[in-house]
Amino acid sequence: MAQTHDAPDGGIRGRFRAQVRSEVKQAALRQLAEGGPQALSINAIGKELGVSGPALYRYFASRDDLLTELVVDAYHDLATALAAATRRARRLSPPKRFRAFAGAYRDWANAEPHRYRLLFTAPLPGYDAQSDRLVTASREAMIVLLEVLTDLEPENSKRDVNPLDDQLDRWSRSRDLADIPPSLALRAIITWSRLHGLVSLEIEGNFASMGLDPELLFDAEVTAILSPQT
Amino acid sequence: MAQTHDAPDGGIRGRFRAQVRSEVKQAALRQLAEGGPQALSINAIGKELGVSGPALYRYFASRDDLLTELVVDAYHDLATALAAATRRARRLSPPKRFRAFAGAYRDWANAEPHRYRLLFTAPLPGYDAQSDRLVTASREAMIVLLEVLTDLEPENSKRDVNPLDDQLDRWSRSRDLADIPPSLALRAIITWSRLHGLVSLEIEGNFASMGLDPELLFDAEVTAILSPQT
DNA sequence: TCCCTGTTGTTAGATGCTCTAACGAGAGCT
DNA sequence: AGCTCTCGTTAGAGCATCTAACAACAGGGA
Repeated sequence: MAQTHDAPDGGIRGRFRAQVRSEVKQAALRQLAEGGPQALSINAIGKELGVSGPALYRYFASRDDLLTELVVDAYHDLATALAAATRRARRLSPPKRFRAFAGAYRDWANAEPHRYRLLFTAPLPGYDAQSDRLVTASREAMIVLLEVLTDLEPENSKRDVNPLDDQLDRWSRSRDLADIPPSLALRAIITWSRLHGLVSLEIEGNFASMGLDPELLFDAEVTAILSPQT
Repeated sequence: MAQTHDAPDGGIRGRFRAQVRSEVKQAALRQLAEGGPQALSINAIGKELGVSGPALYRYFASRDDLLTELVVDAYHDLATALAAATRRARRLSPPKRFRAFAGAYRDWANAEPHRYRLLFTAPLPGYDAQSDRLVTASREAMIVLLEVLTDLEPENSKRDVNPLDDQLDRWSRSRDLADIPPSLALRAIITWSRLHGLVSLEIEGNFASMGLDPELLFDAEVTAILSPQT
């Protein structure tokens, strides 16, 4: 066998392996935070860990492999943050719970903009977003959003059969999101898109350079989302 | 004088200079289209133009300088496309004119996703979005959007004095966008954000990996934008 | 307990990149 | 017609990813 790169076997060997992998990822995140994805250097990580460059290739197949790992972790962390915020607001009214969800989304992106960028931007060369690992990783976050939106409009079964319905239905089924009416799925995707639009512009500094307070803009948009026309 | 890097003086020298700069940028766009920003290599461009690597440093101060140039060009091209589409739809009703605007926005992003990414993502290391050149470059596109929205709701002077109004006012004044009511400015920014949200997710392949037709999602969002609740 | 084997880390090197420096050669401008 | 400025060249420093070959060591079965 040439190299494994994963699969800890529970033994002492595997434990050590997981530990090193974790330390590498932490160092990688530090480097990512200052200087973006292109500042992430295998050599520099090795130096930071007191080890020589090529040693890390025992743990990650390539630089891109390491980045992909970070993406998966980021998805998971984001989903965890969203679930925690939603859970904290579980006694509040559905609109306020949605505000909590949206706020947590924005807060997470602002706290770690480099990781947020990693999620929704494609810094990798032959990066394909339909990779199974990434699809699975993003599922958690979508589930939280769907829950919050379900509470928001319990029985909004507006039935304008458009061609999207079939696609939305197939999508929710393929993700094991049982029993999602197409209208809710559409609402979730549009909501996600709107939150992402504002947040992504904010973390790139577009609003700061306009002299606008991103939080106020965000509040305005969340209010708009909460009071749709139909 | 060490190096100039720009300022063609109209003479033969300057003409040649501009020509070479243009050819370099074209080659850069080709490389950008396949492999993203990190595939853009000064050396490779030189090879493509039948010239040795460091020669290009006579024309661009650095790789980042070249990228910034591409960003400015892209802003201008996008604004031109938006203005052209709007102008083509000038005899249609304001809602249809807005649809034309939004469609042109999406079409441009899909036609050249790498350039769109260049605009709203920060692939550069010490990249600052408040650079004067970029602010100026984005102004054109915003003007077109403001025009379309103005026709859409001629006298929607809803006056809920919120703290954003001051900021929005200062922003429009600082950009020489004379006489923009804050409510319109807010509407423009939110609209931009929504379009960007969908388009950016689309060009990263997020909808394709969901089995959803981006155009239908886009139509749904444009319809929602056209019929606000208030 | 001892040895085999797989894992780990090391250096050397191939290849590519950006960018600087020093040096010719030629064409524009006066 | 000659001065000068600009252009393109090579050489090289420095850093990157990643492969290859080699040394050392510790885990686990005999």
